[in-house]
Amino acid sequence: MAQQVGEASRADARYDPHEIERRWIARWEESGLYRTDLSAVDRKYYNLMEFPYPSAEGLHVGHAYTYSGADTNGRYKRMQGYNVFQPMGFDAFGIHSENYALKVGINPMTLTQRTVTRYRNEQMGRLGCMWDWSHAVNTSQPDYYRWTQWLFLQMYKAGLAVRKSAPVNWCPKDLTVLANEQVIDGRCERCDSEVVQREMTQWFFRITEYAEHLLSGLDGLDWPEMSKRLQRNWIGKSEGSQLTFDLADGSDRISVFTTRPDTVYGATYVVLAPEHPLVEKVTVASQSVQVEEYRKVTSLKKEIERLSLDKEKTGAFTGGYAVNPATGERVPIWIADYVLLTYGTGAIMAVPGHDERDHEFARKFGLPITQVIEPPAEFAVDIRDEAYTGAGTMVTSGQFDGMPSEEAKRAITEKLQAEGKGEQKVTYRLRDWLISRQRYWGPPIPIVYCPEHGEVPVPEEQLPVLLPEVENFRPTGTGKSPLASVESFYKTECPVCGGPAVRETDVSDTFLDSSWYYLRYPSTEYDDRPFDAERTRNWLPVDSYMGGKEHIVLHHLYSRFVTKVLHDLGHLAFEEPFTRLRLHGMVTKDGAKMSKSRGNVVNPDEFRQQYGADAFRTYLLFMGPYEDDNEFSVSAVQGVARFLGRVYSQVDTREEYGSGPGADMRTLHRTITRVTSELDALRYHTSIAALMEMSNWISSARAQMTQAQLQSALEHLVLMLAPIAPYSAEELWHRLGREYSVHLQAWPVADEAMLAEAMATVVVQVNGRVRERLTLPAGTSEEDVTALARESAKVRPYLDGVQVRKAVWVPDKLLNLVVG
RNA sequence: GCCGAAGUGGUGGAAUGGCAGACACGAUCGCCUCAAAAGCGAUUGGGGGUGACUCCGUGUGGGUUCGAAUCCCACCUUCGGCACCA
Repeated sequence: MAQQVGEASRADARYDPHEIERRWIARWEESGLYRTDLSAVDRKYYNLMEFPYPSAEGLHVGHAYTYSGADTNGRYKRMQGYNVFQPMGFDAFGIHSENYALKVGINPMTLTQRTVTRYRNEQMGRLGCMWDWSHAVNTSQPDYYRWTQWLFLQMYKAGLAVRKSAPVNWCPKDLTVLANEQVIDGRCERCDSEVVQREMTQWFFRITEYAEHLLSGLDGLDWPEMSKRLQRNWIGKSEGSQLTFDLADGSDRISVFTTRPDTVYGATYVVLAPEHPLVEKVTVASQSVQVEEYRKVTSLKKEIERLSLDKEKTGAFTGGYAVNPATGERVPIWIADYVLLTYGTGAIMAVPGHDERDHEFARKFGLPITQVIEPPAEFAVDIRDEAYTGAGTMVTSGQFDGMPSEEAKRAITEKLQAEGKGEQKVTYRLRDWLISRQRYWGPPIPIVYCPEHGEVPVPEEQLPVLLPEVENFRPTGTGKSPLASVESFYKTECPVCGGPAVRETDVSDTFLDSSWYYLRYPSTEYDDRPFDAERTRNWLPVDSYMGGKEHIVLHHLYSRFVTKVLHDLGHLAFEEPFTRLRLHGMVTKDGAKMSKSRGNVVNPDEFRQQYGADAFRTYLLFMGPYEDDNEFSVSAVQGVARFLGRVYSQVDTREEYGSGPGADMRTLHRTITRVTSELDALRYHTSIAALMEMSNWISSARAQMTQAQLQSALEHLVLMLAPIAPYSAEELWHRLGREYSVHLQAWPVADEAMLAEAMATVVVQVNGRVRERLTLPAGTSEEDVTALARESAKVRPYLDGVQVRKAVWVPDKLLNLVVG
């Protein structure tokens, strides 16, 4: 090879990304480069990322962002010698896909298949991600949802799937009920409609049974602190006491939950939630009209109105009385909507002297206010004007007078416990997971109702209960799924007696489909079990999961719950599905989340087509810290496109090396160290910056480099680029004359000896202000640096006539002379 | 109200106790071109000075330290979560 390849080749250096992508996609496919050998279990790395749901909009920039980062991580781990399994699939059941089908008027069975194909071939297949499609899942296919139904049956057998009547959230637009987690500020998570409360009989998963496990399991996880805090918040553990107030006539008792048992002597009335089952019993005839009226008004309120804080307290007196278990006094029983049926026991003891809400209510309705806690002098308040909610000394509390209130919490509970009227109690904010949906596009809940045998689970060997293809899949709004009018579906036989019976016609929540999909991926070839025991033992739990913050109290919480249950039932050896979780930020445009209504949606395909997949990926990762929200800038994409173009040009002109004795190659080794630690921390933007600096360094140092040095520098640059820009790296590796494939190469390791700097820049400060920079051989002593500093014309004026009191010395970095 | 994160050039961001603004975008000027695009090169926090230089500067005010964007306290602003949760 001679050196005559000159400037002409630079002009040709522009590359055609599409031609290159096409070529390498074919080669990768044909050589099975991304098919993981799941039987090789040494150094396994399960690299999971959230799978998309097929919808009208197609793949958006957020997906491309998630996948670029997660794929870069997978490729990097692979080059480090891990056997990386990186599957992908489709969350194809659910309201999104169904609403899309309703909009275009095509049956979701047909439409979803079409959409999935488009996603996979036209969009996802071109991003350059190393997905192992041979293990793809599609949650809407019978071979998948058969096992979603199986999961339901395991829950059922364990007593964790129950049918019960409860106040539930109903979305008037999507015409279905929703889980608590799917209601955001009183609105439907999907369509933003205001949710209303309805009393309905529905299937629930008893996630509340696992509240404590879900809470304590968080401690050992390598998850962002923020996500743990959100889950803890959501679970909402609250420690206190449950106390009993007998009805005055002794006919029944009211349980109340309180975190302030120390204030029980000040409980001057009791409040029941309007829907509380004892309301009818305690209401006297003369009050029944008012009570009924109040209950009616409450039931018509929307969730959002009940949640708003600044409205005035309302309520009604039942005419009934209970007995304060501490004082023995008769106290009136009221109902009010500031007490929620679904939290605690649905009833409270009201202590207006020491609770702001009770205080407000008592003032409005003229109920007595008693002080039972004496605040420390500096917090003294007039209890008639304002509740005192802090700690203090017990007063007007019988034998407990004089005791610090914190101590009295336990003492009073113990005393009442001895009398059978109290106990320590932990309450959680978490509610049971409502999984019924009155929609069509989901897995039918595998239950049969028999007049003789009642509720009967479908035997496992009869699964799947197939979702029938129907003409009219429109949601009905009647509180029943469209399947309720499909006779051929719901008419069946009782599995126990063979007599005529009907099927459950609701389908299950989409979040149930996705709560276990990571268990399915490694075992897709087994059609007789949801997940193979050995495969699961070898490949799970997931080593790295990349996802969005919006799923913390939805998908991530549900997945943890399902995993814990399957563990307790003996199906899994581990209790937590995702060892390491990382949350990517959101891609914004004009400072806001992209949405059709704002009209600020960036189409990923356009950018990919214009600049190529590599430039698109590299730009997404270069925008800013991966875990932060980042603003998409149309013009900034060109910056990385230029960078990649320069690397092509550098490779194509590699015959133009220097003739001198060789260059200082330390920059290469420093870059390896830098990029390695940045990629470990998912700091893609700074790794790319380091590669840009290295490329700039090659440009300026190549005139000094030998041929071998230039070749080595370029090869290392391409190797480190491989996880980020996979097509270009493959092409450049090929142009550098190296053998297929760059993605099978080992990640470079820096030569320790080359990391030590020959020269160091020592900053000389006088009183903390920089006065001089000295470039000296590394390891120059403090004495020598001090002598040089004193001689410096820039430093000397500041030392004239003053005493150096102190010198701070940081070797090879800094000398600070403190004078005066 | 409670809990948490963040505030740095015209813009995205870098630096997590030691040279503030790496790397980019944008802008200005230049080279190349008949011209443009692309590409390449230079300059680019603010004030002052012909200049070597110098002063100011990381939301605001205080503190710790030889030294603070970084640590501590208070406040302001923005964002996120929880909230009539007893």
